[in-house]
Formats: sequence, C-alpha cells, structure tokens
Amino acid sequence: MLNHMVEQSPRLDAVFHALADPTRRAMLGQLAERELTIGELATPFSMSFAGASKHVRVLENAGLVTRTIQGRTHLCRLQAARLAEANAWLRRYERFWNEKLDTLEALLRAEDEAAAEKSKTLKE
Amino acid sequence: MLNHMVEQSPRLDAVFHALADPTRRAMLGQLAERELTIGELATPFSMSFAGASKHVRVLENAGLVTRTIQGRTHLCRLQAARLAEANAWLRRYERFWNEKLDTLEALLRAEDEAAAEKSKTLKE
DNA sequence: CTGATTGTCAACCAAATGGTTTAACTTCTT
DNA sequence: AAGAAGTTAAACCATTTGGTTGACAATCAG
Repeated sequence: MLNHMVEQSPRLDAVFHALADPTRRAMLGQLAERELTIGELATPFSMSFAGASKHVRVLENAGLVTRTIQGRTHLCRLQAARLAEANAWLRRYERFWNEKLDTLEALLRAEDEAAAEKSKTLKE
Repeated sequence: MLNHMVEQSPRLDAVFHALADPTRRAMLGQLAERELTIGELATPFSMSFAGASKHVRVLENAGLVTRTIQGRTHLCRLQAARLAEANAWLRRYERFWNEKLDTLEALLRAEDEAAAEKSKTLKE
C-alpha cells in the first residue's frame, strides 16, 4: 500500500534531483559505457572543468557515481543501485499505468476498506 | 545502447524535478488512493493553501496530475503516464543493477565514509 | 445580502542551483 | 627545476525553489 504519511527519504530526494538535470542524465549515459575522468565528462558539453566537477559532485552525493583518484585524474564510475531504488519507488505506481491490474486493485481496495471498518468497530 | 548525445528532454526534467521533493511525492501517494482537493492535499502537511497550490502546479506542469474544477474546489487526479516514462528511462540502466550485486556493497561502503564525514551537519 | 469556504495571484524572503572565472594544489613530463 | 595537465576551492552572479503573507475572486450557505 502507498504511504499515507509524509515520505521522508533524503536518498530519493538526492537521486531524483540529480536526474532532473539533462547534463547529469547525459553524464550517466556516458558512464554507462565506460569509466570517465572529470575532463572527459566535461568536454562533450563544452563546459568548464569546474562546472563538470560540480555535476559529478551532485551525482556522487546521490550515490549514482563513485570516484577513484588515480594520480591527478579522477575516474568516475556509474553506481546503479540508487537507480534501482528510484525504479522501485516508481513501480509502486505501476498499476496506474497498467490497465490489466485494475480489477485486482479494486478487489484489494475493497479488502482494505473491510479491514479498516473491522478495526474501527473493534476500537469502539 | 544508451545515448551518446546530450539528453534533451524537458519532460523528464520536469518529472524528475517534481519527484525530487518529499512533499510532492507524498501528495502523489495520497492521490494514488483517491482524488483530492487542494485543501485536502494541504492539510496533512500543515501547509498553507498557497503552498500546496504551488506544489500541485509543479506536479501539473510535469504531467503527473490533472485538475478538474468543480465549483470552488479543484479536484486533483493522479496521471501516471509520465511516471511510466520516467520508469522507462530508468530501465535502460537495468542491466547495471541486475548484473552486479556487489555494486550495492561498494555503494554502502562509500556511503559510510561519506556519512562519517557529514555526521556533524546531518545531526540537527 | 452577508459571510464563510476554496483557491489563485503577487510580493517577498532565504536558500539552493547551474554556471562562470580566477587562483591554488597535485601530479606528471621534460 | 620548470612547466604543463587535471582537478578543486572560492567568490560571484542570475535564476529558481519552497515557503510565507495579504489581497482578491469566485462559490456556496444562511
């Protein structure tokens, strides 16, 4: 069941925020093929090293990228676990875009309401 | 294969940005159960009507919510198609979290180090 | 008509974002 | 030792964000 309370998840905040920028999504796309340095990540976007560095920092804070310092270069590597978490969150809404499950959903909701009413009478 | 070009998708920008806020994610959770008015969306968060109205606007701009004006009340309904789009984007990376299970382990290790460094600021 | 309810709009605020530039620090090369 | 290369840090800037308040418009109830 979807959460009634305020959803408190700084991790999801950071992941979705990181994904909300097209440059960062493109960087992840690049990193899906091979590990890249900050400079290699910067050049395709005609962006300063410092700018790219900031984006990588955001991806790192979201847990989407890890960094290995090799001499003076910083090798960045994709970490997909957090993408899986975001995917898991989204899939909770899958029934809303999958019509096949509509009847099952209605059935489960009826059961939930019955259970809620039962607990209410027990409380009185 | 994942895209080499700069990913240009204002829709994904808007969807991921909308999902990056915990209040908005919670609002979607509420709307997954039934349609709600602006006021009904505002009260659980002890937030002003205007504040909730702004969040709903963001969700609307992202295509995640549609609104039906009934008299003086605005009924909001979840629209899941854009969530499906975001899900589709994430699934392009599915092989990265299916192939390697130790990715999570590496991530947790990196996270522990980051947490140790940030524990001061995280403690309110 | 008189109020109360529902919601938007505009103005404002502090904080964060995405970007730059300049300076500095390492590390590698010669 | 000198200099080039890779990266970060700091300062700065314009814009956006998430939130508030107060005024206003529309609708409903008496």
